[in-house]
Amino acid sequence: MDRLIGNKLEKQNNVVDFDLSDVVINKKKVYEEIADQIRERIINGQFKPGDKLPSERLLAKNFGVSVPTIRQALGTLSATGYIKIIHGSGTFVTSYQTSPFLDLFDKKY
Amino acid sequence: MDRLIGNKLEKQNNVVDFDLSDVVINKKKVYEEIADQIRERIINGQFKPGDKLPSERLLAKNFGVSVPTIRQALGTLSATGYIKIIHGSGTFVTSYQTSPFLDLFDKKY
Amino acid sequence: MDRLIGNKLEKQNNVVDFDLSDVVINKKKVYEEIADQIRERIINGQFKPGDKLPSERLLAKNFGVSVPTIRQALGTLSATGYIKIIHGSGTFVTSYQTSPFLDLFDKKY
Amino acid sequence: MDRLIGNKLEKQNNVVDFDLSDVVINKKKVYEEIADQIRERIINGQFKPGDKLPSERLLAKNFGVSVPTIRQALGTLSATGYIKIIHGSGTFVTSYQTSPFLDLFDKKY
DNA sequence: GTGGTCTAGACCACT
DNA sequence: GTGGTCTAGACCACA
Repeated sequence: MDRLIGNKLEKQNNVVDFDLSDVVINKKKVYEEIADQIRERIINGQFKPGDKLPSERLLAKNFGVSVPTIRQALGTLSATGYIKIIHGSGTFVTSYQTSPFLDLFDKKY
Repeated sequence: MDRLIGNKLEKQNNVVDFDLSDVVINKKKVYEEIADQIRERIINGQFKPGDKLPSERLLAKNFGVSVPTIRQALGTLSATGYIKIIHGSGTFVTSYQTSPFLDLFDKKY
Repeated sequence: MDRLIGNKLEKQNNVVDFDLSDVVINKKKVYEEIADQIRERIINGQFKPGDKLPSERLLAKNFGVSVPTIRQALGTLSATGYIKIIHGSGTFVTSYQTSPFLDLFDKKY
Repeated sequence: MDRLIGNKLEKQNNVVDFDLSDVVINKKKVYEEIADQIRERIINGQFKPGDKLPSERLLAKNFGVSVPTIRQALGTLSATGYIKIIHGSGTFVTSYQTSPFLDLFDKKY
């Protein structure tokens, strides 16, 4: 949908070798970027507790990445309690009642 | 700034480092030599636009150098627009239509 | 034992279940029909030994059935030696040399 | 080396549907099987504390599986403290001193 | 030349 | 028709 993974090709920069200390900082893995975006939509309320997320295949297509990359992103969201993955059914936004300690893991919440 | 670029690349020299004074001039760095050879094949048409290059590992093996050296060669070809490197997929020869200004960057041609 | 196999496969019937008595006889199950069609193409030579079959998803789409139905059809072809299913790679037509006893298992041919 | 993953093609068995309660039991994922084998060698002393394991690529080749599958196996061994993975260096057997509580995680030890 | 991440797409298992 | 696992092999980043 959004295709916001703009930093994909930026890694090509084999720039000069002085003072890169302030350049490297916002290097983010693709799956982290995607996890952030999905988490943000959950927090924004675009994805509400109990909602079913799009399928992994559709997410992969919309984000322009492969299925395993989506799975890695969903895996972190699952591990931090934002979503619940149910085999054969789908991926659902966790209701707050069942995971009241989200902010212990992620300060953005 | 230029010197620092030079420092970065010095690690390639696992050759003599005595009495460089009169040798250095027309000595070509290994990765430049390799970049030249690949570029030449693109210009010759041995590698055509859209073609997929051999993998970095295979190139490294065939040229008898390490993968990072190959990456440096491919990096310059990428920066000058001859090839397009796509993470997870491969390295592809750029079609001329999409990079009409090749020679603006690379003074050798 | 035979009846139990039959029970397993009944889920395919999302068709009429009234007055089956005189229909059931020459009614072919969907997955058998599909297996027949694929087998026929193997025998005709449209699919040659070593060929890779279309993916389960694509077959499902083309035959207008679900993936599990296709899997059932492929399963019988695999059991009777016509094809070899390799996880993560694909489904391949068996070469006759390696399965010389095909018709011992499948009485239809 | 040993190519002991014998159960690879066994999954093809779409056997009859009666009383599978005692059949399904020893279904094991490929990466778990491999993790078990490596762990066993560590316990046996074939791989000693401080030893460097073969590279992921070599393990993949020797076990006849893909690199990500090996990585999954090594990931569980790393999580349970048997090995330590060092980026750019290799994978090493953990010395007992640094992980004295191995058996809390795995009863086989 | 290692481990790390990603692509693309297959078959498997659950519902 | 979903999520789960796997293949095969690419480029990336560290040492």
